[in-house]
Amino acid sequence: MSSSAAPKQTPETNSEAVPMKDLVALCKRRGFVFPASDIYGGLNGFWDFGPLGVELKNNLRDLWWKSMVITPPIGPDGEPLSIVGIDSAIIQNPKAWVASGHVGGFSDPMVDCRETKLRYRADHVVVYQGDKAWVAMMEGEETDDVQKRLKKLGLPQDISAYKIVALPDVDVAEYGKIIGPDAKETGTLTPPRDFNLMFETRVGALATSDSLAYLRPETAQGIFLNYKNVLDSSRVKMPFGIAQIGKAFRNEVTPRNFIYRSREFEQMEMEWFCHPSEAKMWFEFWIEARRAWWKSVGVSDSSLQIRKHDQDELSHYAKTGEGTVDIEFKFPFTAPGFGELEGIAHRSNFDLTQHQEHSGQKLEYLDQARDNERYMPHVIEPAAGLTRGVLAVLAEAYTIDPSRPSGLYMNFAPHIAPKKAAILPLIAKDGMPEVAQKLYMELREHYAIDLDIKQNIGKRYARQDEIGTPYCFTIDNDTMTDQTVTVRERNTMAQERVSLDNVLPYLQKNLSKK
RNA sequence: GCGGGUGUAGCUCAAUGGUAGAGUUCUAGCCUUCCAAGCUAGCUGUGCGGGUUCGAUCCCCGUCACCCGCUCCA
Repeated sequence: MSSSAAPKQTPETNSEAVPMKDLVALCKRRGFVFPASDIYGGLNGFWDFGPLGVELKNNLRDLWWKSMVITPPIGPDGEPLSIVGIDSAIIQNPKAWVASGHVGGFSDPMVDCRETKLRYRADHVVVYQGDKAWVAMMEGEETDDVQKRLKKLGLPQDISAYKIVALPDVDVAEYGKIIGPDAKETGTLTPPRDFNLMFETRVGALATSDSLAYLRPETAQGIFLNYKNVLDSSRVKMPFGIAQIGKAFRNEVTPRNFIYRSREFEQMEMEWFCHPSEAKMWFEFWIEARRAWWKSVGVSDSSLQIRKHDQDELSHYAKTGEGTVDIEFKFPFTAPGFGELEGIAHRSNFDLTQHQEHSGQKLEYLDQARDNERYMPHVIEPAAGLTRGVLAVLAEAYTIDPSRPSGLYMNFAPHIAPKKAAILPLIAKDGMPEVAQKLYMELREHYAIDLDIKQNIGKRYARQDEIGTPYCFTIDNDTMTDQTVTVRERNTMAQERVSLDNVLPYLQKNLSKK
């Protein structure tokens, strides 16, 4: 076991230095994220987005949609890819979740050890049933380690003398004989408890067993369910993608870390359908495309890493083929480690095959470009967390700067900032508010703009720093005579003068920079 | 789910078994010609529920939420 005297990690980059506590406080203070049902004491695993949080989230969402559906990437052949969008219902026929493997496969029975206070997935535990004792071990343990443990417990080390049984196959009445995987005594394991991660609900006013339904645990299935409808209605040809953004629900055992693991969250998923022989090529294509996208919204290279899943952590739909790769972000609570931001999975033809079998509908593709070959397309799925994306962007932007009055500023990339600019009359008289109002009315047709007239200029700059507004335009006495304003850049606090006519072009120029 | 910690104003924090206070924010007004300046006034609070007590924000029990560790995370 690891030593308790492990050295403390020294913060190296900005996202590591951000104390979560301060970020959460800022989010509440300025209206990015509130606890859900705050006035009732909150609800574990649920969060609300405030006025600025929803702007930020919408910006991220819209940029994803644009990069997928409106202006999809250029493919290897130099032609733009073909991707269409859908918006499917959160509740679908429950048979869909049986086919997808979520009913049954999506609950993980857990056992707790009363002695060691440790918890295990029941299906990861095996029991060595000997004459003298039954010893529980983690599945996949090396023979050496098993023998070491048996020796320690004073038991025979000849493994062939034991019958090896998976814990879920052991009768609960016999749990009293078992020594837990890390325990010294027998009978400390609790019976397996079901953790079904899908939220159940009832369709219709009368609750009967027939009316049981589920809130979707992923948006992806809505895409597979509409695969045939999309093919029949929108003239797409292989390869092509279907994209969807929406809420998903998982009854997480332990919601943690602010909005990182919540029970209601938002996903941005795209299912890319292709010929099986091209799956590997597209898998690599999308990893690169998605990494580039995160960079384009202001997530720095040093905060990101690409990590391939080990075989034993692959989900039920990705056991074969290219597997799964995560794009991970260095969150404040994982640093110096990383946490999942997006998963890119090769789902092979698992889902369509399942739905074809369960629904009885033919879902094979007739490919006229491939000499009328019939095949079940393979699927590459870039599935990003929008909610996690917001958190990553917030953490990335949080910048401590003791030299300025606010003590910090939010360094959002200008094009994702919730407010693009603020219009500030230097003082609230001498005709300045009127000029400010006029400029505000003009600019708000194009961008989310703040108009702030109250209090002294320093306080207003400080407030804009805290909400990450990249540009402040200030109307002063000179404006009244020469029709120019100062523009103050958030990160440098540097000012320059631009003419009133040039404010909109200035914003357009700076907001289109990547 | 287990163990530990925390819960007082929007925020940061004080205090007390007997009418809860400061800074800051916020609001209004004055003032103010570029970075939370100054003056005046004002709003807002003991997470929730029970118990002990003449009286509980404080003591006790429960609960909820958040944080840390474990566990989990298709």
